[in-house]
Amino acid sequence: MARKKKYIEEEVIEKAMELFWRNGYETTSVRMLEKEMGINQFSIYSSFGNKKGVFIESLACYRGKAKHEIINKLQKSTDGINAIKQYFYDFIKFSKENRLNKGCLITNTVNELGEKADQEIMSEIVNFATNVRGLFIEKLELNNKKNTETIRKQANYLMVSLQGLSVASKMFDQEQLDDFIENTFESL
Amino acid sequence: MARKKKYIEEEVIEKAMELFWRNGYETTSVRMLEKEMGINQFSIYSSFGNKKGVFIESLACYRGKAKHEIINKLQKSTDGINAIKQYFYDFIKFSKENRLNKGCLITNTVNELGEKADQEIMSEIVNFATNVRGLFIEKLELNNKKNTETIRKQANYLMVSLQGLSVASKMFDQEQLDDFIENTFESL
DNA sequence: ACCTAAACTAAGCAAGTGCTTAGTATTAAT
DNA sequence: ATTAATACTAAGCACTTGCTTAGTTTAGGT
Repeated sequence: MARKKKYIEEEVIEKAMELFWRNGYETTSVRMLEKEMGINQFSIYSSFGNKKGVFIESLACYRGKAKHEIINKLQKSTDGINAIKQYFYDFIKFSKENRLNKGCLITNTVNELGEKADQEIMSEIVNFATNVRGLFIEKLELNNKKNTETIRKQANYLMVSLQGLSVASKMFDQEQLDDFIENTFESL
Repeated sequence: MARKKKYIEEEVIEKAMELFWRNGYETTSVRMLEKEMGINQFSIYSSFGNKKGVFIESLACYRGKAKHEIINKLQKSTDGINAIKQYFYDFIKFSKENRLNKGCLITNTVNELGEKADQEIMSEIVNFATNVRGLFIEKLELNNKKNTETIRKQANYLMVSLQGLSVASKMFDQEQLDDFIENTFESL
C-alpha cells in the first residue's frame, strides 16, 4: 500500500554515530546529519523524531560497535587483569581514525553534557558503564582471592582510568598513553 | 579626553570564565556572555576582539584561579607524593559548585575541541599542562631515588589520571572518586 | 486502472548564531 | 564652551539552528 524507504535505518544511524563521535552532540547540526546520513531532514525526523532521537540511537549503535569490536573480546578472555589491560590498548585502536583519536563517545558525552544530560541519554550512559564495570569485576575475580571490597574499589579505579585514557588520547602521544596503561596495571 | 570604561576587564572575564567552565565553548553564546558579564556586545568585542578572544582570556583567568587556589599549595608543599595526592582531592573541591562538578576547564576544552582546537587555545592548554606536569615531577623527585625515566613515566601517569578524575567527577559519586585516588597512589 | 498510505523533495518557519554599525553619551584637554 | 576621542546603546546584518509543512512520487491492494 505504501512506498518503501530508500534507506536502512541501521545504516544511516551508523553514519550519524560517526559524526557525533567526531563532533559532539551540540556541535553537530541537523544539516550536517543530513549530508552524512545521505537522507533528507524529513526522513531523519520521521525515522527518529528529533535530533535527540538520532543521538540516542547513535549511542545504542556505538554500544553495539564497541561490543563487537572490543568488549566481546574482553568478555571471552580468561586472562584476568591482563585481559583488562589488553582492553585498554584495544580501546585506543578502536577510537582512532586516521591518526585522530576521537575518544570514547560515552565519555565525550558525559564530558559535554554532564549532569544536565537528558534522562534517556543518561540511561544509555549508565547502561554502558555498568556493563563495562561488570566485566572488569568479572576479570578481576579470576586472578586471585581478592575480597569483594577490593575488587569493587579496583573496578572503580579502572573505570575512571579508562575515562582518563579517553580524554588524554586526544592530546597525548602513544608513548605517554603507554606509560599510563603500564603504570595503571602495576598496582593490581 | 575619552570616556572611561564602566567595567573592569578582569572582573567581567572571570564571569565569562565561569560560564565557559559550566557550558563549554561552542554552547556558550555571545548573548549568554553579555548577560553573565553584564556588559553589551559592543564592549565585549571592543575589549576582546571576538568570542575566541574572550575564551582565551578566560583560559588565562582559569589558570590564575587554579594557581591561586590549588597549584600554589602544591608548589609550596614538601610532602612529595602525598602533596600530589592532596592536589587530586583539592581539585575535586575546586571544580565543585553547589554539588555540581564542572571538571577542569582545560580538560573540558581538550575533550570538546580536541586536535581541531585553534593554535592560541592549544598553546594555553599545553602551557597549563606543562606547568602541572613540571610540579608533579618536582614532587616525585622529593620522595626517593627514582631514576629520571621512572619519574617521567609516573608524571605522565598522573597527568592522564587527573584528566580521568575531571571527567569522572561529573558522574561518579565521592566514594568512587576516593577509590580512584587511593588506588592511583598505591603503586607510587 | 484506481486508490490510499506512506516516503520523498524542497521551501519555509521563528529563533538563535557571531559580529557590525549608526547614533548618542561621557570624558578631559583646550 | 568647544573639541575630539572613546564608551556606550540598540538595532540590524547575513547566516545557521532545530523543526515543519505543502506538494509530489512511489508503492501495493483492490
